Amino acid sequence: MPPQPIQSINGLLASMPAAEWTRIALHLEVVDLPLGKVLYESGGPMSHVYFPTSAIVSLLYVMEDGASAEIAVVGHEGVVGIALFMGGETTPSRAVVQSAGQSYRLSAARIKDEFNRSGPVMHLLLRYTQALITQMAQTAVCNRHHSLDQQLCRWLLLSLDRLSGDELVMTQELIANMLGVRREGVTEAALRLQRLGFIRYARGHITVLDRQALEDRVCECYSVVKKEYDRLLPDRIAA
Amino acid sequence: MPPQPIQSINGLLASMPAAEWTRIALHLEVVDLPLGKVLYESGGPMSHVYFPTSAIVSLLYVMEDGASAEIAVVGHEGVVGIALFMGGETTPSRAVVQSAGQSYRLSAARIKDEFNRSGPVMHLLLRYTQALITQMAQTAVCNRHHSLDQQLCRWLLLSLDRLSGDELVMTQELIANMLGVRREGVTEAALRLQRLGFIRYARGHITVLDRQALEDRVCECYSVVKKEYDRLLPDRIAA
DNA sequence: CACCGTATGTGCGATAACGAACATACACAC
DNA sequence: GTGTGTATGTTCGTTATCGCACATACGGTG
Repeated sequence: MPPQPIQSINGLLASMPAAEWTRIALHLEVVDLPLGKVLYESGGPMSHVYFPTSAIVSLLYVMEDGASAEIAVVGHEGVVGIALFMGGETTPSRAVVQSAGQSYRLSAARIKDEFNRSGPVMHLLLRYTQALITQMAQTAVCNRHHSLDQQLCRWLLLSLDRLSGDELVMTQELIANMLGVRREGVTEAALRLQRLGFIRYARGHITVLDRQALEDRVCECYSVVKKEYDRLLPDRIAA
Repeated sequence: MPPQPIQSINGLLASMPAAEWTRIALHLEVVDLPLGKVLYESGGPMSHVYFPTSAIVSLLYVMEDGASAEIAVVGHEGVVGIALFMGGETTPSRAVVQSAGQSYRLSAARIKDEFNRSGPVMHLLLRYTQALITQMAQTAVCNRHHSLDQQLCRWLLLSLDRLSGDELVMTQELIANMLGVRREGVTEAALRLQRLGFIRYARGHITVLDRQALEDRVCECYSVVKKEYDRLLPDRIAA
């Protein structure tokens, strides 16, 4: 049976039937993921998959000139390292810890073995992968059509959904790297949100004061992604 | 054994082992896909998967205000309708025929049955899905960082890789819809390419005169995607 | 050949984001 | 308390793209 404390469990692991869970649990390790830790380098080997519990991991692509853009974000609802069970072994993107915390991890061999049993675990992982695909697709759309203000709201809400509290430990510089925009642009957008009283922040700590206001301001991209996660992963621990 | 004429076969079907191919071939239908035909509506039912041979299909998201953006493009190297075997049954994106042509199709029930045998067909489809994911991710990156000129080059090259000749039947208006930009912007970018002698076009027909020049001009996004398709689908019919 | 619909070309002011330089201000170490 | 490094705020000229209006030009139909 899955362990109890809501904050310390991962939604995918929690959705596994008892038989699968007991089999898998034997091989799970708990690891601390410090801010900035690179779990996989672009095109590099992937030794484990990670099932975050309190950590958040960004998948991002780093261009030849050093500029970067976030592709998707993974928290306690998902798993980092889908290329291992999809069969590609690696991906062109990098996985970086965006918010420090803990995670379970499972060796590449174990996850492949579990996936190849073609049972409920495989189907769960595939449904999660489809949700992740939707997030990536919507990131592309949002990058094309929406303002920095709206993208910041989307990013804050997606991050908030993957955390326990209402505070993010994150500098504007890092947010700018994720969104692929200038730091000054983030400063200006964040200032607007702060003046409106929706958030409060100081030196790398952002507190969301009025989540509803952010939801009113965000583009449709956020809810498209959220609904798709809810639809595809109905059994997960509430985000 | 897979049929012969290179142009009329789909790379995924061609990569299937003989036993799988003979089983599947019985149920394949050939369909004509006219320009603009909508294979799936956002969130709508998906009755078949499509394995294009000479047609190209765009996956795009249409926003509430009617603006749109292409997420990915599928031609004779792939399959349209991955949500059927991934387990989601539907997706928030729309599938539209971008270039008229032919395609095989297989009913939803058949593809699920085949996938659930957990054999080589499943692994092939999953590797393809990972390549598609890379295309989506790179679309997000390109939308964020690259100029309209570069994106047009990327789009032309990706389309060219999925066609037999060097001519695209496509108005600038439609390209603008795919890229999620203004038609005038496409006109200006296309003019520049024409003045340089790289392409020639008139009223909905674009001929690529110097493919190498486009490759020299395109951003890295194109080759990242191309390499990933080549890596993950090595057995496919040459593009 | 004249007509008309569609495709493409052009000009213009508006805007969002950029790149760079610099100002402030907080947190922590000494 | 002072100093230092980092985070945030501000300014300004530049640029790509937008939104709109309108001009041109091709091609099929009558």
